[in-house]
Amino acid sequence: MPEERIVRLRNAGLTPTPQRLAVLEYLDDNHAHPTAEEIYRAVHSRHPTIVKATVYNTLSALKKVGVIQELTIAREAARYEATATPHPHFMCRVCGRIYDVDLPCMVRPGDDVNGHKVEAVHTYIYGVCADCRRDRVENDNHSKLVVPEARDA
Amino acid sequence: MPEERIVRLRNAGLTPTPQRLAVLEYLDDNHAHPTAEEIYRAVHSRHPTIVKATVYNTLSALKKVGVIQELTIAREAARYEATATPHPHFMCRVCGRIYDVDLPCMVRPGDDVNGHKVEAVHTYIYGVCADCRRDRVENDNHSKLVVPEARDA
DNA sequence: GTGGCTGCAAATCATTTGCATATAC
DNA sequence: GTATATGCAAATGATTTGCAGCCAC
Repeated sequence: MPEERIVRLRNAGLTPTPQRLAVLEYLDDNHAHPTAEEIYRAVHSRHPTIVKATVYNTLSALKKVGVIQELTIAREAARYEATATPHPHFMCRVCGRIYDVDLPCMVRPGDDVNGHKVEAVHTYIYGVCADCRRDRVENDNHSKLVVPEARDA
Repeated sequence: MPEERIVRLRNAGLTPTPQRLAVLEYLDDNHAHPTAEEIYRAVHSRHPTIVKATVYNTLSALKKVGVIQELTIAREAARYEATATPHPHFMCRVCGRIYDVDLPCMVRPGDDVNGHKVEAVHTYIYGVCADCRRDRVENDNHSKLVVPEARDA
């Protein structure tokens, strides 16, 4: 329902341009936490005139009004998701995938921590995801589970 | 005590060069979570031959062996701290300072979340710090506490 | 109409890399 | 002596910006 997205943008004070609607639609449907580059490629394929700077400007505008969120879970590039209930994220150092995880937070917007006023909380968990643990066992189930080269931490 | 740092690097399997010792000493003494640029400037002033690439290589090496940690709390640049007990960080969107905060974590390395193996947890809290809240009240104590331009979230 | 977008090109800025030399042990 | 790290310069890559024309309303 495009109308719903138009309303969402209008309510946020943003002109609902086709480009912004396309980016937002993509994020509504894609829960893999894409980078700006990935968003650009996907949107560009249906909307060939769009340029990367517009994607960046759009992401920045959507973020500012709280319609999407930016994750700094990886140093190389920001990741984006349509705003939902705040939740932690897990990034696999083997395959690089990012998962939403279902865990309560100890702090919430509006709280006070050590006298500081909380407005947002981002929890990033790093490790090896369920799929990659399984693969490792399947490929080599006589040796212990050993950690290979670390991508990051 | 430089000997202690030499031992720390040796135990981690790293050659204790003067450059690495200088970077590590700076991080041991500075708890403001500096960027690579800030570390470079500080170390360069006592060690004028050091070059930024060496600071980056050093930070990367120290991180890989777990002697320091890299924070991705801000998109613009990584921040570093000497490794301590894992703890959440708070970044003030008014002054940009980063504080260590004293809160328990709900997940720890070794845990399992949704089937994923946890190796590290980074919690980043954003808002307005105690100092900046106080300043705002002092400068304008007849109006409500209003949030100005958002730097980020 | 006009102010806010988009497309385009160029700039910025953090971070990385290749390579010859210097250093740690 | 030899493997490893440093210094230097150039490359990379994400993100930003300035600006002229276009689009939404």
